Order: sequence, then structure tokens, then C-alpha cells
Amino acid sequence: MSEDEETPGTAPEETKPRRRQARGERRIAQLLQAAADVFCAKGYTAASTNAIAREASVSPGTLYQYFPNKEAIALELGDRLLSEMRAAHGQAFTPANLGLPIPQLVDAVLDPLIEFNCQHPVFLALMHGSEIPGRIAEEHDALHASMLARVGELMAHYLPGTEPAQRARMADMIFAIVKSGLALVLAAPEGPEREAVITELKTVLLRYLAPPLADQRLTTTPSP
Amino acid sequence: MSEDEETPGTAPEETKPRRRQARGERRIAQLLQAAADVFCAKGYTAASTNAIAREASVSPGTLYQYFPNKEAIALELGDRLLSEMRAAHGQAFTPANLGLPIPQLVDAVLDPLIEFNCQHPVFLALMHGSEIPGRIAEEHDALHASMLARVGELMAHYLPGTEPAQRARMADMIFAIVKSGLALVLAAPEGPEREAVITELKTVLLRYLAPPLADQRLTTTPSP
Amino acid sequence: MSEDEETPGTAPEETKPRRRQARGERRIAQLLQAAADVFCAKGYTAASTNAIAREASVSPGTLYQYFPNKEAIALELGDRLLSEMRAAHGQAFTPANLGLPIPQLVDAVLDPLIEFNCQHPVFLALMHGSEIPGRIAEEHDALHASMLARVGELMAHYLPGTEPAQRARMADMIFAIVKSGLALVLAAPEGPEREAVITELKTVLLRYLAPPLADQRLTTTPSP
Amino acid sequence: MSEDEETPGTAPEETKPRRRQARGERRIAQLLQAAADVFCAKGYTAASTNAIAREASVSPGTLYQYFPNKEAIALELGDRLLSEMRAAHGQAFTPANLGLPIPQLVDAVLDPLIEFNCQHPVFLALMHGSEIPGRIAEEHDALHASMLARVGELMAHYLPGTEPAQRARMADMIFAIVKSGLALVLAAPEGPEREAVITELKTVLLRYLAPPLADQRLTTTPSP
DNA sequence: GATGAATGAGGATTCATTCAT
DNA sequence: TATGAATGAATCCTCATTCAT
Repeated sequence: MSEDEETPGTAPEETKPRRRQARGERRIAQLLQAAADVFCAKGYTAASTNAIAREASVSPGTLYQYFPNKEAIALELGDRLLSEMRAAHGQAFTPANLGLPIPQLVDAVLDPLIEFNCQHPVFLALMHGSEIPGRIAEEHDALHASMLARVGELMAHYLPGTEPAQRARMADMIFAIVKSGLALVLAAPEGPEREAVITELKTVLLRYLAPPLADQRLTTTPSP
Repeated sequence: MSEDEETPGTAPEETKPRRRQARGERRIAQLLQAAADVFCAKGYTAASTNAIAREASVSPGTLYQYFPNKEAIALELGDRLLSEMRAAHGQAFTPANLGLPIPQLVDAVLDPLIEFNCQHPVFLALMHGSEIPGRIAEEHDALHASMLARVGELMAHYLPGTEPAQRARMADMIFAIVKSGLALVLAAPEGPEREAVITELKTVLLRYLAPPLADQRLTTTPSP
Repeated sequence: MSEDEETPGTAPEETKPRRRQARGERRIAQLLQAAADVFCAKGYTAASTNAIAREASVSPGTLYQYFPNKEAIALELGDRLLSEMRAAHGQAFTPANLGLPIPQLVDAVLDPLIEFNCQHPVFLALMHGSEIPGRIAEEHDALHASMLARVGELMAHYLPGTEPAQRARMADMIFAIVKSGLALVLAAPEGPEREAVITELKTVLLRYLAPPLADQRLTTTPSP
Repeated sequence: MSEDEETPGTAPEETKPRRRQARGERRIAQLLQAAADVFCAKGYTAASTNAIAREASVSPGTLYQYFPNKEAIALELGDRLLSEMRAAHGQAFTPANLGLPIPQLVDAVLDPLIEFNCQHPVFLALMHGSEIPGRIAEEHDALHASMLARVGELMAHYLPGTEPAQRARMADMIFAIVKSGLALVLAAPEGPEREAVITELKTVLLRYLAPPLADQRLTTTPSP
């Protein structure tokens, strides 16, 4: 039984607080959605908390009831985006996928990632944050690091023979390519053009990875 | 004889204005340098003209003697950077280079570009400007477009058989890879690590381009 | 029962907004009063929004919650003054007054006008605005024109035989005399001296108008 | 022989200073002219010293070599205007004119005044200065007072039987009428319309003054 | 909790005035 | 003296944040 569910009949006096929490959650979601929209439209720095409140059809005071300041909004937004992405995208790293040949692996990793970014364009907007100050930048680094780590795991699995420093460089590279490729994908009009861009992005990765993988195979599996 | 008087025979009336102009030019350079630093540190939106003036050890009024507003500073900075880059980097597109095999071509194009960006990190900072408003964005698009066009020319030269839409996609991709690769290069510590990152970036590009170039050779040069 | 709750039967949902509106109106009135004082003291151009806010014991931000800029303050002030004046002074132009002999008419028109200007010295201050820029000047012209038109109507009624161009000149003249006479009245110390100045102003007008009115009577009423 | 010209052969060492003074005077005149233009166009408060210097084709530094601050410019301008006006207009108050019948006196006083104001529209602009601060206002009062005194003298001459307080009121009134009438005259297009406005202004004054003058004649000169 | 008015520090920009040349 | 660059206080206005209701 999950902690959030309660058997009917238990402590009725908890219902109100619960409701409140539920309402609070809705408020927060609503505010984060508004923040996402405004960040997308204006960027973090130029986005004003008043604009976010207005977008959420809420007064500025209400916004500050849920977030201590503008930074916290971006931070929370980043966190939620990240865990949402993990949920939507995490199974790409399951052992099942780790056995896949690279082309399928790339599909299994990129397709949900692209899907996710199409639905949450703020994500990329926040990742690009060259304009983002202080703690947010750190937070971004955290996010960045966690994603890099995932890529690193894959690399370790598929290219165990490569020396770690080189593997790190490759992971950085792949991550950078994916990020900027994602931007191209989002910029392309939905439809066949976007599909073509997606294909192109995968092509870049596959061609980049093919030679080391071939090396790997030669080295590790002396053939049957 | 006062310092302001000159021996007859020289161009006397030009000296004073020239001094002034020289001083003005120096001021402008100093202000642009300060702006570059502040833009790098805070991003365009969060950079304040007062901060730029302070960084230039100058009063706000002085800044406004040379630039009508913050936008003009970024615009002029972009212009200067661009022409400086053209000067430093333009010969990469000379016919001599167009005959080069791809690896050398990539070196000829990327090396000066990397060099330039290491010396002028604002350039990348300004290119990323997702937070940049109005006319500056347009200006950036212009810069972006002009650089893309260069890449496009190269592509047309080396892959004439590829259909234009696909070539455009490839050019976008290459440009995106170079931009984000450049960021990795700048982020790497100077020395062997940076060199390794540079090599990796070139590797990505070469592996990406190798198959279409091979196709091209097969198609166009039926060989003896 | 909280203060915010009302007995059923009244219009409960209007109370809060109404309170707010009332507060807002008070603020606006307070700001306009402060603006009036500062405009009187320094003139429009030299009046600063910060000074107005300070005079109103309010922060600059608050001022800008109610007015988008300095111009809007002067415009609103002009509008309010004008309609207040129309309310206080409008009946001077009723048909009843139009039948009056000139001396009574002059009383009926000038007395409320003087009264009004004594209570709102900004009015004259704003009308003199040779320093006033842009839209405000236009607005002033509108106000000016509307007052001139009133005078013109009176003239047309009392001197129908005079040619229009001449009537227009006379109206301009009368308006100018009244404006500068009003300034003298305001400058005079309240009491008998002020009364004497008022009398003198009326005398100027009556003596100016007497001859054409006499002509008019001779021309139009051939007598019994 | 004018003061500024010197006979050849006299003290040569005085030539330079003299020249300098002459040059200085020219500079000052040039600056005051520029100031007049800018004050007319923008009003005192909105006129910037830089704009005045630019209008005079001079650097701001030069302006401050001749005037300690903006106020001093307006002050000096007022002074010069006043004495110029006295020169051009002073003979209106000569004993010869004092004997004239009122209509001719009015012509003798107003015509040069109007002429002067048409040539120096700043004069009126400065007189209206409701926006003018501090010492300038006082200075204006001085100017105002000196002109009022002139009118007062005339009144004393022509209406010796009227009680002084009333005469002062009448002088104020006349002065006010003339000032605002002058503004109408300047506003009218040159040509017959302007002439008509001038006539109207004189009419106002003559009608205003006729009754007391008639009284005066009855009272003082019973004569056969 | 919700509201939105209020705050005030801070940012862009101007301008009277000074100063090195 | 003339110049015009430099100054910095003062303007207008915005926005993150607080607070009375």
C-alpha cells in the first residue's frame, strides 16, 4: 500500500490537509507549467515572476507562497523535468537494452528522449542556460552530470576496453552532439523533415561509434 | 614649441583629430572588451551597462558617449568579432583548401576557428544567445546564416551529388556539432586534454563525412 | 463571523473588489493631488516622478502601478480637472443664462471659473504649459479648444451680426484676457484685494464687449 | 568712432586683449542667440546646455567658459533682451509721447513692443516661465517689475485722480492683457490677420481705458 | 491560503558640469 | 581659449519580494 493512499474510514481529519496538499500540488504544477512557458518564451533572466504568476492566473503573492524565489522555481522545474524524464526514459538503460546491438540501442535511448523534449521544450531551454546564474547553474551541472553518468555507463558496457579518459571524452562528445542535435530536431517542422533530422542525428552517432565498437569486437571476442 | 604644434611639412591638422580618434577607438575597444567579459560572465540579458562601464573603469556617461544603448554594444561586438574571425579564418575557404583531402580540410577550417574561439570566448557566448532579444537575435541569425553558408559551400564542393535538402541537413548538423564541440574544447583545460578533445571533435566530423564522401567518389569517379 | 464575510442577502462578492477599487481610487486621487502640487511648484518638465511619489508618501513603484508614465499623470490630471470644471461650471452655459444681460452673464461664467481655479491652481499651471511636450500639448490644445468653443457659442448667441472671423478673434482675445486675469486673481491675496481684481477683470470684459453689443441691439432690434 | 575700433598706431599691446574681448563678445552673442533658439523650441527646463552649445557650433566646454551655468545664460539673455527693448522702446515714454491722446499713446507704446517681440520671440517665452526656477524667476520678476513701473508711470500721468491701489490694479491688468495679447499676435500668421489681432488688442485697451479717462477729464479740466 | 498593493533597490539613460589636452 | 571626453548624480521605470487584508 503506497504511503499516499489511505484506506477509507481512517482518520477523517486528515482529509482536509490531504486536500490542501493536493490543492497545493495542483498550484505548484500550474505555476511550474506557467514558468516553463515563460522561460521558453523569454529565457530565465528576462522572465519575471510577475509574468509567471500572470501566466498561471495567480497573484504574485500566491507564487511566493509556494516558492521562496525565482531561482527555486527553475530549480524545482529542473528537478521535476529530470525525474519525469527518468521515468519516461529510464528503461532505456535496463539490462534488456544493454544487450541490444548499437543501432537498436541508439533508438531505444534517443527515441524517448526526443519524445520527451518535444513535449517539454523548456528542458532544452534550461540546459542551454549560459545565462543562468549561481545555484541554478550548479543544479544544471547536477542534471548534466547525472545524464552524462548514464551515457558513461553505456560506454563502459559497450566499450570496456577503451581507456577511461578517452571514454569520458567520448561520453562528453556524445552528450554534446545529442544536446545540439535535439535542438535541431525541435527546430525542424514536425513531419518528415523532423524525421529526417532525427535520422541524421542517429547517423552521426552511429558513424562515430562504429569504429571503436568494431575494435572492441575484434579485441574482446576472438570469434568462435 | 608646444607639443601640439608640429614641424611644418607634416600634416598638422590631422594630428589632433587623429589623436582624438585614436583615443576614441581605444575607448571603444576597452568598452567592448569589458562588455565581452561581462557578457561572458552574466549573459547578455543579465549584463548591466553600469557593470560594463565599471568593468571598463569608466563612468556610465562615458559608455553612452560611444554607444547609444546596450543593444548597440552587443551588435558592434558581434560585428567586430565576425570580421576579425573572417580575417583570421577566411583563408580556410580559399580554392587551395578546396582541393585538399577532407582530413586536411577539417584541420584547415577547424584549427583557426578553435584558435579564434579560445581567444574570444564571447563569441560562443553570444552565439548561444537563447536569451537575446530583438535586433540582436536577427544579427545573430545573420552571423549564423553567414557561417552556415560557408559550410554549405564546402558541402556543395565536396558532395555535389547529394540532394540539396539532405546537404542542408548535413550542414546544420555539422555546424551544430562544431558549435557544441567548440564549447567542449573551451571547457577543457589547455594542454594535452584540450588537444585530445579537439582530436575527438575532428574524429566525429570525419567519421560522419567519410561514407558520403566515399559514395561520392564511387559515383563521380568511375575510376580506370 | 470574519470581517470579510457578509450577511447573506447583500452582494457579497462585490465587497472586496469594491474595497480594492476604493483603495485604488484613493491612491490615484492622492497621486494626482501630489502631482498637482509638484507641477505647480516646479512645472511639468522639472517635476520628477520620484518627487511626485515622495509628495504622495508612496514609493516610485506604487506610482507606476497606477500610471504608466509621467505623461499619463498629467493627462489624467487634465481630464479630471476638465470634467470637474465642466461639472462646476457647465451650467453657466444653460439656456437660462443665455438670456441674461451681459453683466450677469459675465458673473455667471466667471464666478464659478474663478472659484474653480482658486481651488485647483494646477489648472492654470497646466494651461500655461509652454514647456509641455507631445501628447500633453495636444491634450491641452483639446482642452483649450473646448473652452474656446464655449466662448465662441456665447459670442454667436450675443453677437450674431458680427462676421465669424472677427468673432473668432474676439473669442481668442476674451479667452486670453480671462486666462491672464485669472492668474492675477490667484496672485492677489484672498479678501477685498482679490475681489477688487475680480471686479477689474470683469470690467475689462464688459467694456470690451459693450460697443459691439450696442451695435448689435441697434442693428437687430429696430425698436418699437 | 566705435569703442571697439582703435586708431592705428596706438598702444599695440592692447590690441590682443581688445580682440579677445571682441571675440568674447561675439562668442557670447552667438551663445545667447543659440540659447534663445533652444529655449524657444524646448522651453528653459527641457533645454540642455549641450544642445545650446551644439546650436552655437561650439563645444560644451566653451559655453562654460562664458557662463557659469545654465541659469546664468537665461539671466544674461533676459538682461540683454530687456536693455535692447529699452533701447528700441524707451522713447515711447518720452515727454513728447506723454502729451499724446490715448490712441496715439497706445500705438506709440505697443507698436515698438510688438515689433520687438516679433523679432525676439524668446522674450515672451521667458516671460511665461511658469517652469522657471529660482533666481531666474526673481530676475523675471525684476524685469516684470520694471515694465510694470513704466506702465504705472503712464497711468500716473494720465489718471492722476485715480487712487493708487486702483491704479496699480489697472496697471497689472493692462500689463497682463498686453502680455497675453502679444502671444496672440505672435501666434497669428503675419499679414492682415496679425494686423487685425493687433487692432483688437489695442481696442481692448482703449475701451478699458476710455471711461476712466473721460472721468479724469471731467474732474480735472472743468474749463470752458 | 489568496490577493494585489506596496516596496525599494537596481537598471538604462541623460545632462549639467569639469578637466586634460 | 577651444575642445570634447569624462564624470556622476539624477531621471524614468522595472521587478523580485513582502505584507496587510
